[in-house]
Amino acid sequence: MHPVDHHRGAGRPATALLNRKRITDAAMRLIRSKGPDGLTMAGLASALGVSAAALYNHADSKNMILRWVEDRLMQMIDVSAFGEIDWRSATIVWARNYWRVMRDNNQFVEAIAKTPIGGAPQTIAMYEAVAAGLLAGGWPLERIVPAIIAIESFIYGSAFDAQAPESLLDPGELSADAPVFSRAVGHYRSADYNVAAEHTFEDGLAALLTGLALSAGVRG
Amino acid sequence: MHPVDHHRGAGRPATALLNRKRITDAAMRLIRSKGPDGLTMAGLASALGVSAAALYNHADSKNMILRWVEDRLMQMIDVSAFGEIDWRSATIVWARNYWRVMRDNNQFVEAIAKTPIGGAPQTIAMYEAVAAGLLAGGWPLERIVPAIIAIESFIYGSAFDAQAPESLLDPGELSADAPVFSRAVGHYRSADYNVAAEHTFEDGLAALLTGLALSAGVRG
DNA sequence: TTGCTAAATTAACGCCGTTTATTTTAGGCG
DNA sequence: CGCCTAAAATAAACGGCGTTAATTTAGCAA
Repeated sequence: MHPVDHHRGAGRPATALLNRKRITDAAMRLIRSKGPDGLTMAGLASALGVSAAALYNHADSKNMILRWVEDRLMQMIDVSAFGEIDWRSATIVWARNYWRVMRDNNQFVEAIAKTPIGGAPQTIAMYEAVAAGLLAGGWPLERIVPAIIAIESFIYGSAFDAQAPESLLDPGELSADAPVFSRAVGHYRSADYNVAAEHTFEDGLAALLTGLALSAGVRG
Repeated sequence: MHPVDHHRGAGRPATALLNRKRITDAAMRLIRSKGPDGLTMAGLASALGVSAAALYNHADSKNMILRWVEDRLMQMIDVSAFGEIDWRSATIVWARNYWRVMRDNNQFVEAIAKTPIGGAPQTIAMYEAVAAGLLAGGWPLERIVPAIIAIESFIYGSAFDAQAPESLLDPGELSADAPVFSRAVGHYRSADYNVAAEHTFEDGLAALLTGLALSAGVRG
């Protein structure tokens, strides 16, 4: 009986079409399928069967939606190790989880990295858990934030590169100007990245923690 | 005698107004003064006293211009130590230079990070120098790329640590849900980090190199 | 001299995030 | 029950962005 079925005129519908969950879900689906730049307000709206302006009844901006996505990701990172084991082991467990989430969701990371930082609830909750764990482990307050920043940046850098090898370099182009490096890239490519990348990450993380603890005067 | 002085009509001028150097210089000046998002084709053109379309006679895209900027940065990183001293000392000198360039030019790094990666010539040249240095130092080929990745991730991580993200968080909002973290942020804001950050970097780098060399079976 | 190419202008295009105005509905209150 | 306000949608537009097309002018080679 409904005339053309699809075309809804102006005006509030009987039951709401949008909410935060639906928007976040659709945004993540879009990023997954179309890549980091695949999320546009128009595209998101059409995926939700809605006009773009309707989104602004629920989110102040695209950045806010990206923060919802960020929050979903952060929720996946397990911080339960803090408070159960010593700070160094707990930090390693946390960082490893963090890194895996980033590695497995690199499209999201790229999308989020382009937006100004905002403290979404789950993100802050994670920071709080880490900060409390470090404090309990004997870290001085003023060294906690720099340490977290350094670890986080290292995680992002490693996660990014863990997925980068394909885009790394076109061996044909550079073999003339960079013979050694192009051979090294060739060897790296033929190995098993997932294993190699995880090794690289673990080694680097251990080294970073040692350095940070040293300069903070903490032992562990 | 020139009528209004400023207004040049259409047509090729007697002497060219643009070249790669001028464009890159102006782009870097713009990013420095207006931040990572301050570089627009229109703004760049007007800074050069030229129409936006004129830029496309010299660069295929904005991304290409950003790669020129990246190349300038990479050019600033001194790799001459490789081949002069042992691999470990040379790597430390190189990484320290790299880190300082990143720390002192953070706007550029942010701007570049938002663009798809492209292997700019100087970037590749730097990798080649490092790879050759490590190979000469006894590193096995297949361990070179992972080592560079780990070191680079560490450099980026430490460089981000060094510069204070002033926008980090609004302490008022989060003190309820994140008491420890908000106190840590407060302490972080009020300290002197340039010195501490450099210490963190040097200590961490030394530890990282030891860890990498160990797992690669190299001595140094 | 003629023609080709390079380097500039002017004008436009399409996409993006966002805003404003309008319409319709739901829900609370007398 | 009727009214009013707030909420949730549409429609239409805006300004800014990167980029392209068409045109104009200058230098240079045959």
